[in-house]
Amino acid sequence: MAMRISERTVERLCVYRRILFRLQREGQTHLYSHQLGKLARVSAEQVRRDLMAVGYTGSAQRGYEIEAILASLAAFLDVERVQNVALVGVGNLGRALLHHFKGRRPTLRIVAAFDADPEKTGRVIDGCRCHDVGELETVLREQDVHLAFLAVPPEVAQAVADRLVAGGVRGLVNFAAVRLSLPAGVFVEEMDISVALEKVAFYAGRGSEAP
Amino acid sequence: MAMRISERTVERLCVYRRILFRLQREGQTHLYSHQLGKLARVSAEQVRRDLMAVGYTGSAQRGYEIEAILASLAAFLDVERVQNVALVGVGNLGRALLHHFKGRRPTLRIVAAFDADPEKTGRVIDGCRCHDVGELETVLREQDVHLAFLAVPPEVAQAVADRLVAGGVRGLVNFAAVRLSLPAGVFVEEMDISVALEKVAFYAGRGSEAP
DNA sequence: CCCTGTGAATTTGTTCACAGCT
DNA sequence: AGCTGTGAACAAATTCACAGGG
Repeated sequence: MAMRISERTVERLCVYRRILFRLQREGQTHLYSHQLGKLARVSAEQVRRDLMAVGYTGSAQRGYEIEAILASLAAFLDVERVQNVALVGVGNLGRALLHHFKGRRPTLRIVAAFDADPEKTGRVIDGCRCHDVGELETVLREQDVHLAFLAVPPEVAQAVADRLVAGGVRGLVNFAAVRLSLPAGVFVEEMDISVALEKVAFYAGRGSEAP
Repeated sequence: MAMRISERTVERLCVYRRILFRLQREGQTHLYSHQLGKLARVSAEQVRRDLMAVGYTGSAQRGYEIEAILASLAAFLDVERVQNVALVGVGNLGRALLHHFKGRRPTLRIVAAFDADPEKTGRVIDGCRCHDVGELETVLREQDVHLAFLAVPPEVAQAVADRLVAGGVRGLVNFAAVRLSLPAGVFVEEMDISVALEKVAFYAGRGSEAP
């Protein structure tokens, strides 16, 4: 599976997958590219290109078979393999993440949380043990963790990120308001809430921009 | 100020602004494009193009003057005008947002929260009054709110979003795992945590992709 | 028909390369 | 020398437009 695939495409594929799951639960079995496009807010051509990328082919008369796309997507996105996730920073946001991932999405689950506050360490929150951040590398190794959520204050984000990488983390979602500097090969997804709001504020003013 | 400006550029400008603020607090007065680029994880050419877009011009010998860029950025991003923000959904994530924006960034502040749970309504959390979601439109009008965070369960996200728009909201940050369908002219920024993690999981596997 | 798959064209975004300045 | 500003080249992403098929 060496095909070059863009970040945007991967995002859309994840969105499609979620939509198709829902439709499947609701009993639907087939749909057309333009229908999926409408639900994902994407053009029909885009949907077709994206599905081409995962190697799935629909039929012209019945469109796409939901079960079959889901299978292709699962194979392509490698969703079967269970991947353990760590969370660093059990503040409000960290707890929101724990709560959000509790139970569901069994193949991506938060198996360990970390915080520096002794008030929090030792406890179990939403089914997840909270360790002292000092044990970071050890626990990551023990639990075979290679992914992480970083939800710590910006001042310590870089230091914690370095330790995550030292502990074997290969990809992380960064909520801290800092651009991290990490070795190539470590994938960082920025989730910058302040920037998101500023961006919305910027575009919300000006009438009808479709930027 | 009719110049077309891309979403990516606006994001980067917000990041620059934050970095420059920090440098300014630390007493630095000038920097070069490649320095800012390093801090923002962006190429020097990109920085220069972006700053060109806001109409700021540096000098070749001293580089950019931090105070002056900040002034240009403030003018361009329209940061002086105070804009009130609403929050719908006072769960874990909602509280994280309230906490995050408490006090700081005085020009973008959460002035009203909403929830359906009577346990939460009527209380003041992190300095923000929590109203019953039934009063949504009224309070938005009263408080002159045109921006919002949407942090409600996916099943109700579309309905709430429609009401936000009816109440005068022109832009929102959506944390719910649904693609919203809103009239043109309303700007939506998707903050999809599950997709972010799935994306990271996808790329974290494959060694050194720079996608 | 109305679908899918896909070359070709287009638009958008980024980097290269260098002129001009001090 | 080393910087900025920017045309030109390049790369990426998206849309157009249409062939092919039941």
